[in-house]
Amino acid sequence: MAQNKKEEFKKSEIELAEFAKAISHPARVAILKAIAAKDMCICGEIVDVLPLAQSTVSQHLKELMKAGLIQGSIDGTKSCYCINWKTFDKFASEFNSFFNKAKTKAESSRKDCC
Amino acid sequence: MAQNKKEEFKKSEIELAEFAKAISHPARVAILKAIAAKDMCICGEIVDVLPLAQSTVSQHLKELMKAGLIQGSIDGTKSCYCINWKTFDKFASEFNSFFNKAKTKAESSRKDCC
DNA sequence: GAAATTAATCGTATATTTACGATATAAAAT
DNA sequence: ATTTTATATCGTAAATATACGATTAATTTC
Repeated sequence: MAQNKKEEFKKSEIELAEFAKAISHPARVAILKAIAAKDMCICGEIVDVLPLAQSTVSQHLKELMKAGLIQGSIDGTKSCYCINWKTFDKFASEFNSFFNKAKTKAESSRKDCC
Repeated sequence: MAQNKKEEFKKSEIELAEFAKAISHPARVAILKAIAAKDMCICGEIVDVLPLAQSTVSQHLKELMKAGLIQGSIDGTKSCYCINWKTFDKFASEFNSFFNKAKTKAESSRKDCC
């Protein structure tokens, strides 16, 4: 049981879900906000503003990296992150087109059933 | 360990994360798509188009209900779902304002560090 | 070169999610 | 009234996510 069925869905559905998953934890939303606020890469400063242990923050950063939402570079002993606007934009527009498509489709045949 | 720290974040961060979580599984994206495509409430038809057991689909529908993204009504033995555009819109605009705010803030002080 | 700093990774405990079959419930059809 | 149909709920197994402390690795600073 609990076998993974995720791969049986459409690519676009999987991608949208993965993007959503990347921002489905308040810590990761907060991290993105913090990085965007200073724009340029902050590093251990993120740990200071979050109510989480350093190792936990590192784990969340790794997930954001995996999703391609942030980029990192090493500067001495410090690590430096910034938003990857390319994928950020890509997902934002995919997200919007999903919503808008759904909405216009629905509006053309609205039946107010529920 | 693994105690829940989610409540220690800002309300807006928690809400955005919860919304993202609701659509963080391809099955739920597919369900929303399916409902929106016909606009009006379909029901067991959703089970037919998904590669999941009836009970699993029911569980995903319950989550979308909990998040307020869909509404349901009972019609005989059948169950009928449709998109709740009110919360749908609310979240879409919250999502966009998050992205846009982040982006304009960043652009004003871009340093291209990574 | 030793000590301190910074951040990633490892190991691990716990919590949550995902998935299913079985069962329950309730209306419709026979 | 019984059977069928449609869907929700329960119980449960397995997978994943979350969180932390301890450790490692790599630079700086002393």
